[in-house]
Amino acid sequence: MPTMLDVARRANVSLSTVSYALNGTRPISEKTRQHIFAVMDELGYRPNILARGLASKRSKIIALLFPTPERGLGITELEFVTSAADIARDLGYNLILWPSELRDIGELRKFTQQGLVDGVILMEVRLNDERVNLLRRINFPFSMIGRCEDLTDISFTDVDFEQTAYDIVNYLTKLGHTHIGFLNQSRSTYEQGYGPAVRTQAGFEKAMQISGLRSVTQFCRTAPQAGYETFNEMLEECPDLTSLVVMNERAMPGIIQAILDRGWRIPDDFSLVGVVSSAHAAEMMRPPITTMDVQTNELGHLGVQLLIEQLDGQTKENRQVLVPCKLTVRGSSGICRHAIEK
Amino acid sequence: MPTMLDVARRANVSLSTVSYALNGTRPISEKTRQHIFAVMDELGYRPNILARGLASKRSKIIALLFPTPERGLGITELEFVTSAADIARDLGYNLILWPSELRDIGELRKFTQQGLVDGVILMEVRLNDERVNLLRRINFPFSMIGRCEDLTDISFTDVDFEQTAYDIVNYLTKLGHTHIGFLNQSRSTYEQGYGPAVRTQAGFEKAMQISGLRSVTQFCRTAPQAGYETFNEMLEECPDLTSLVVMNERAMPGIIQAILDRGWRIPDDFSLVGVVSSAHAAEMMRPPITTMDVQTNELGHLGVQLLIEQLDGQTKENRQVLVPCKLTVRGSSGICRHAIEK
DNA sequence: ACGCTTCGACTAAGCGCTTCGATAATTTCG
DNA sequence: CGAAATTATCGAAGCGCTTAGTCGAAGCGT
Repeated sequence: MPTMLDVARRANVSLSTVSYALNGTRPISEKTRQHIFAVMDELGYRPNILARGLASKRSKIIALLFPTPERGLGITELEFVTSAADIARDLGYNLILWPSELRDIGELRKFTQQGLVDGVILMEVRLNDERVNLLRRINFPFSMIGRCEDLTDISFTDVDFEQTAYDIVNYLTKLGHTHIGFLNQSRSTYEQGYGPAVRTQAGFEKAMQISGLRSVTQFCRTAPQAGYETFNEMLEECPDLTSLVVMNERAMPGIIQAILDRGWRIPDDFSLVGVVSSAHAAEMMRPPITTMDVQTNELGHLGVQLLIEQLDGQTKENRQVLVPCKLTVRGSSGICRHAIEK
Repeated sequence: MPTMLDVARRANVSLSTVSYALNGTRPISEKTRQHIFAVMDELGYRPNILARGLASKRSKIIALLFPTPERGLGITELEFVTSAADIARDLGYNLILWPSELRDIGELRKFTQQGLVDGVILMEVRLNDERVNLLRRINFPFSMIGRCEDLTDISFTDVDFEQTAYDIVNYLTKLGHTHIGFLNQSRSTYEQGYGPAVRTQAGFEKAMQISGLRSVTQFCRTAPQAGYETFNEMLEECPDLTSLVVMNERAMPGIIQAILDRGWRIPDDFSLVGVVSSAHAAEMMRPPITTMDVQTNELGHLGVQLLIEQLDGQTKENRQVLVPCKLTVRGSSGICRHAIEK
């Protein structure tokens, strides 16, 4: 494998000239630059990333910290990962995947001090996240997909849960629904301060209140059977429900079953919509579920971009970007039958 | 950030002694070793990975090459990725995710020559895969999850499709089924030589033949609607079918719909099983689908292990490990009604 | 007490690159 | 036309670590 020195000798220039030509750190006359590049690919030269990293203290490697959430990994997570890896590569960075338990701060500290990565991206951020505290304290560059409580001086991107909740309530009320339920994730997830669960519910309640409607919400474990049971509980509590906003993908099959078991049809008798979910799962259901899809690619890209902006940019400013979910109407939502009957 | 030299000075030993103590490359007396380690964590020393990599020519980084398949990424792929990252970390390696188009061999060559990674793991291997040819030619360490045609001198792990097909046919015939269909992935996937599609079908046909049964197979695009249509075509072709082996997760909802639309019940009137699929999707269906699950964790682990064996092991021998899918009976399969009627 | 091996630790030469200070070559201008 | 101001290029000192090659000090038998 040829080194920079080989290139330099063959091109009759000094080692440093080759380096400057390669990185544009200092001006090099067009002529010698051309010549150097010609020699480079004549020799099939490839800069050694490790050496560059060691000398420059910038490895051009970033890591995606990626805890295994209680809920299990879904397509959404996968899409974050792939879109992040994609964009990182396009921006000249390598992406390391670092599976990390949330609690194990020691591991994280160790990892950041090895000089391998220039910065990290956090996923599955808790409202009060130890990792954030650590990274802040040791002043290590990072960005987040998701957000914690104290957001000063942090770059992050996240789903705009409030807007999403508002949009979906708006969509359903336009269809004539006035009794709308909200089925959240599990109580324990909520109580651990898992942002999406907390914020979407808050957003929903607020949106309902603005519309002058009473909101019915319920927690539900992430399993089909739990969906079945929780749905029936909700209908007992509020028999007038004509629609349900679900932010619990895994519970969906059970919910559908519960509706059908009552002899109701979807969407004629009952409307079902998913929020903060993935198109993929929605299309696997019968009927396909109307959803507010997470813009995973956009979030993945932003997560990486925001980090790299800090790393490469001279400006030390940080950005915070919220991305609302996008409504995709499929077969599970329609005009409220009560509205028609009138 | 303290360096090795800092440790050496503070411990009153030479730089190299610290290095030897750390890697065990040469014997160091227990006493000084202890002392050195004490000093290390007094100082909070962390070896710099880049420097180690540069000097030793072993970065302890491996990459997972991870093309975006036509079928789209599924939970299965995600589980490969996460289990690979997990085990790599446990074995002292870092895992880089490298999204690579299959065709772009130039990118791969470039990537391998940057000295960043010690070896790569290939996923989604084609029967005749350019990447394999390249890596072989430049003699770059790699292992595969999946397999190509020429397997000499290659370490790989893969699903044991033949065994899986045999097992599922065995399971269904034990339940009394004699007319069993096989619904494959798309024709184009098959014709591109996508291993799972080719081998499972071959295995199925062979297993059926051994049982003295006629096999009915059909390709199907990976979409619910296609599943609906293809199922009906198959029943037209062979109205006696009482069971179907499906290796096309995305088509499943359509298939279920088609069965229900005939007024049939699952599994009383018709048995449905998935092969080479994930538990996750199966449990999202109503009824939950009996499947032969891919042992994703095991495959992910093996992929990494096989590579690291080559890297760390003195022995240059390579291993080839097939892992059969595991049968999980859920609600979609049962005794053949014709068998009962008799 | 002598040479012999063994063990533990040291010195020094890189690994392939970046980067700073300095020199050489070129242009600018009074 | 020579001094000052610009370039373009060079030389060399690292970055933090690994890894020969060495050498002193024990430990051994005779």
